Amino acid sequence: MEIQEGKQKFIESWGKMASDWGINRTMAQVHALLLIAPEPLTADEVMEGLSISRGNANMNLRALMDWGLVHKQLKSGERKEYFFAEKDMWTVVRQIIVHRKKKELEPMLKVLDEVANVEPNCPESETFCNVVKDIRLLSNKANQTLDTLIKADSGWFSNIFLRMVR
Amino acid sequence: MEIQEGKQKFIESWGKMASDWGINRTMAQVHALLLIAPEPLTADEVMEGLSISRGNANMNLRALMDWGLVHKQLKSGERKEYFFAEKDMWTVVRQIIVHRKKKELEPMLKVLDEVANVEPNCPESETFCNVVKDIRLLSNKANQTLDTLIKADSGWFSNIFLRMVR
DNA sequence: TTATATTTTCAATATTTTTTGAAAACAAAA
DNA sequence: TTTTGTTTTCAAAAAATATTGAAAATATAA
Repeated sequence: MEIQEGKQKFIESWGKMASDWGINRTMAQVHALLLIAPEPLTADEVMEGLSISRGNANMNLRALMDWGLVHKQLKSGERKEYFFAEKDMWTVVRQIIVHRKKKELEPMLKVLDEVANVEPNCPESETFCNVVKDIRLLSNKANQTLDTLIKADSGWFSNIFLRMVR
Repeated sequence: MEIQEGKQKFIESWGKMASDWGINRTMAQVHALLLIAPEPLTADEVMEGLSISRGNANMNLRALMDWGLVHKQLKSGERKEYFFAEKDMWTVVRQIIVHRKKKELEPMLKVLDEVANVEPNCPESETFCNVVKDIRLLSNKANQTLDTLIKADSGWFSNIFLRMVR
């Protein structure tokens, strides 16, 4: 495989995987492009590299910065903005966890808490109450675990996995 | 909150959460409806309960059975099919992991392996090679961890989480 | 066998999500 | 100040995804 073909394939797969997980495909492709770029890129280079419009490039670069996966670099004497991706994969994973946890898991927990307040009526709705109880238990455990992961450093990450697969 | 309102809210949130994660919203709502139903439901009851068409109900019930989250029950003397959800939450989580791992993580790993074969040319593309190397390492670890989780029983699940948050 | 109940399929339609591109906003330089 | 290069916005268009509903297929009963 040509190196250029490999890069192309990597960008495509990263985008495909992301869209399977409910993340905008182009956002992931911009991320992939910056991940494998040896130097920071301008918005124009991103547009060119992925054949996307200026608006699209701009929106997805902002979103990536919002997720903490991409940063801006200003070169002195230059007017253009340069963008580069966080290269440490553990930090990438951590940032994704932080973002999705806040935007998705936490609101779900909130709803579950609200819903759990129907418990007084539970004898008449046993199945419902049991399901809510079990999901709350599981989600809270997942939430705690994610908090631990977020706080853990790169070394801890490996350790946690090692402990789990042992 | 009324119990009926609580059920409604639960179905909606379950659907919302799923669609955030790239899973069809209606599929998750059907799942939620069956989860909190004290007895198995017919396709007609699902249609009625969620105000969806017969085709939609049918497709999503099939998908849920394909994921191993819903099962069919035939009542003797009756012609209709009844559907009920797997209620054990750890089994639910396990089935979701099994399904998504097979459909998404494994294909990604395959692509990464292919892409990694450009390594001979790596000195000329250091950044790319490093990124691929790191992602492969991480994905393989995640893959192993998921395999362990899948094999683990309900008790193990709690243990693993407890070990991680300790 | 034929009639009837039920499920499945899938082309057409509707909805949601993403992308475009040009105008507006902004910011540095002249 | 005005000009020029650059980024941001967002309404309209395009693309992707989900849903409908009626016809076809299937299965049970008569």
